[in-house]
Amino acid sequence: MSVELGGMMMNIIQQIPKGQVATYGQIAKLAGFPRHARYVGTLLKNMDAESELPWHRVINSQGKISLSKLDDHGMNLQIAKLREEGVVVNGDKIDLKIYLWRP
DNA sequence: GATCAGGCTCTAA
DNA sequence: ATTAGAGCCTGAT
Repeated sequence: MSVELGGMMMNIIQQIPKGQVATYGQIAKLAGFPRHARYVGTLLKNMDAESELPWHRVINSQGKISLSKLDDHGMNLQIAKLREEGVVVNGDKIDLKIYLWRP
């Protein structure tokens, strides 16, 4: 199950368009598992650098970067990558009204 | 197995 | 706008 789940999420995350973002819950939902939001983070933490996934386009439902409390370095990297794609980041916040991915 | 902690989310105060 | 509590699920001890 978890392998399949990871595969689904990976697939979804890869579909996030450049310059847009998606929330953990949204990804879990799109993958077909509505309550696995937390697993997304856990999984990404595990995968991290060795993957080509646009993990930086994944944020929490409040439009903020949850990494901020956990990994400053990673947070800065994420913000940098997002800005590279034209996403405006205020501190650790992103305007979901504008940048949220709507499939 | 039982327990704990975690890149979450929702609702209510 | 912020904070607190409860729900849900998984991976690691």
